[in-house]
Amino acid sequence: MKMESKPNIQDVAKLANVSIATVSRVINNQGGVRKATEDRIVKAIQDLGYIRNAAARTMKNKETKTIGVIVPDIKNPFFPLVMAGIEQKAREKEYFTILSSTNESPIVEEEIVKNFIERGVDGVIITTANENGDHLNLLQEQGIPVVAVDRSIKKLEVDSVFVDNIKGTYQAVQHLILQGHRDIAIICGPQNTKPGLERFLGYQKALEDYNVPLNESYIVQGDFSEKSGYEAAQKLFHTEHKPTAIFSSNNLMTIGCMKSLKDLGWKLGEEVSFIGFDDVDIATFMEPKLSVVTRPMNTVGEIAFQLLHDRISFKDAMPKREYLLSPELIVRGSCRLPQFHNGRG
Amino acid sequence: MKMESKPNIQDVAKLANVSIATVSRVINNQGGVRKATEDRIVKAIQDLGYIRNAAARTMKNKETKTIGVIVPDIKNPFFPLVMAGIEQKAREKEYFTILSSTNESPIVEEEIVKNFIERGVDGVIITTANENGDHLNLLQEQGIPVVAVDRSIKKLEVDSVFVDNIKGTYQAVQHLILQGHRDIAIICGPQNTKPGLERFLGYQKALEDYNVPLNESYIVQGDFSEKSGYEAAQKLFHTEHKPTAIFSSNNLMTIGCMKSLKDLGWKLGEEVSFIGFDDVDIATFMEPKLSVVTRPMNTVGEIAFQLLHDRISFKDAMPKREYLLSPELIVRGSCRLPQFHNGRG
DNA sequence: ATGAAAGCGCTAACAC
DNA sequence: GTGTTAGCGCTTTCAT
Repeated sequence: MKMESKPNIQDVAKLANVSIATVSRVINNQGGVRKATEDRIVKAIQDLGYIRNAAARTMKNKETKTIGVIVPDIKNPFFPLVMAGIEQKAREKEYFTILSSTNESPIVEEEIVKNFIERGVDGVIITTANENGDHLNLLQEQGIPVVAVDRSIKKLEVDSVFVDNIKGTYQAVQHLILQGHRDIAIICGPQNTKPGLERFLGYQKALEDYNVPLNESYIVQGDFSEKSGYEAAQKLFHTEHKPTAIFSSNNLMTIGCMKSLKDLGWKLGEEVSFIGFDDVDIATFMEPKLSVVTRPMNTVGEIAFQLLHDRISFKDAMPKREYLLSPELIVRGSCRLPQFHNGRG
Repeated sequence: MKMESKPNIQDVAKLANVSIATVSRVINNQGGVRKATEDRIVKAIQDLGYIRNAAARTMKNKETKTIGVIVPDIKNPFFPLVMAGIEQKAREKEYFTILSSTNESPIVEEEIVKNFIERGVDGVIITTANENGDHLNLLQEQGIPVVAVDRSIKKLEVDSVFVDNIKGTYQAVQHLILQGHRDIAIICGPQNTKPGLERFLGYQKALEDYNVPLNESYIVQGDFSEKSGYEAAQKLFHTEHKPTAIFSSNNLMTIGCMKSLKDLGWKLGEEVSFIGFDDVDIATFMEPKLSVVTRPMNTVGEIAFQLLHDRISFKDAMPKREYLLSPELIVRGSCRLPQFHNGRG
């Protein structure tokens, strides 16, 4: 039993007194090997502590059983949750997952893509940092299947799984309107992202449908970061007529916004109602509890992998598929009748 | 220009009218190639859209420039934060990171390890699901460097980066004692994990040093999950003499505990003081704000990679190194003078 | 400065 | 049932 370095299929073959072909057969459960032979080989594998070499197999097979996942911000809890769904399904199919975070930088994203390609990933699931998608051409050129999650990719024909942002936001804003709010502010996400834009559109549509005039000073731009949510709330607090309700376009901004309200002494649920897109840890034990629009993160991940796996398995052309999951409005205590506290009611 | 399949080094060589050896030289910046030749090759690479094949390089080089990261629960925000630190440093050194989550299952963990080995990771950073470490032998056999994070690995001699759990907890409990609390409960983590055990030890030590008797009914066992935190608080609420203060051993249990307090109507900061290990999103805009023990997650990740990289680079024996980072107690509003509300004061 | 060729560990087509 | 062998794409001596 040689001790230096890792044993390979040769070593196993030698020890079991067979050819490497036979060893390969048993390693891959291809059958057609006499029981006794197989036993000898299995024993040899055990004794040697042999482990197959993925690099070598990849060279022959042209597949790595690996999929790459690219997210813009691993610190946003949304993504680990999606990731959990992906990993779970992937493991079932014996795929492995490699995750990288771009920090919202298309440059970094392109590097990652290139690296993924070098590594021969069989497919990619991505929430891109730049929906334009020029930097993602490589993927297409290499014929690597791609699934877009949450954000679209304009220049690429890819399967995707989205959430109905417009509907989700619409329901939230509608709820506020029906409660009597008319001064409803929105903290927007970046308008060059699908979620950012669509959530704004849902807001706009709801106001329109209910003939609530759109007030420019109630529209404040954020970038999905906690910081921007904080600043947005500050800005809203200092508008001439404070809004009576706020809709926040994502979880991180919701958190920032809450911190801001607290610092400002702006009473949630009393002076200002609130609904945020995406649930947050804190939602249920704040006082009042936060109303939110939720979506099934785990399912998003599962479907994303499913779509990707289909593409990997049947390389034939297949029309592009798009899943649109429905978000759900959860009404808790943070939205109440408006108080017209700013002296206009 | 051939269109089918990916171009390889051969194709480049042909197009540039040189041998593959020369192409290899320029790809790897080894110098010793005439400028004109190099230019031709670079152009050919561009024209062909050539991308190097990691599998093939790995076969020659015996290295993948990849490190594997194994965490017990990707949904615990602690780990993405550590991960961010690892990734950042790794990218600087041109290493890639592959992340897998075990769901606290040693079985899954062993599978992952095996898979990482197949893939030839150059090193592993792990927060193991079983500190005993028998299932991690493979790593040692293969001579793959390992760095332990947060939890130790008994059977393996590995570098590690820990946080001083005892000290952190001690400070927290000490603070409560100095405020006058004597009925201090602890929601423990699993006692077979280093963080779980040490945090309990810190608690014990503080009580001892200040001559506060340890009350068995104030020690309740959790498993680091939100659910267990919730249940623990329920249990504590229903003890004969309710504790006047609670220490929670991790972030998820803190969240569960908070939900529980809310449901029970057990007034935080008034009827019961609280300090948790690890900061949580919610900490600063609850009322009162949560006091917590924090630790530098990003730094943990950075150091972990640094240690691993050293091992990978200098394969020579090197004494095992252990980093012990200091946590910090942040006192906010959730711990106050005890009220002796249960009628014993 | 450049090229020829061996070989990394494996799979699969083809022999026997 | 089992063995032989030709690559997969690359790096790296060793020639020239």
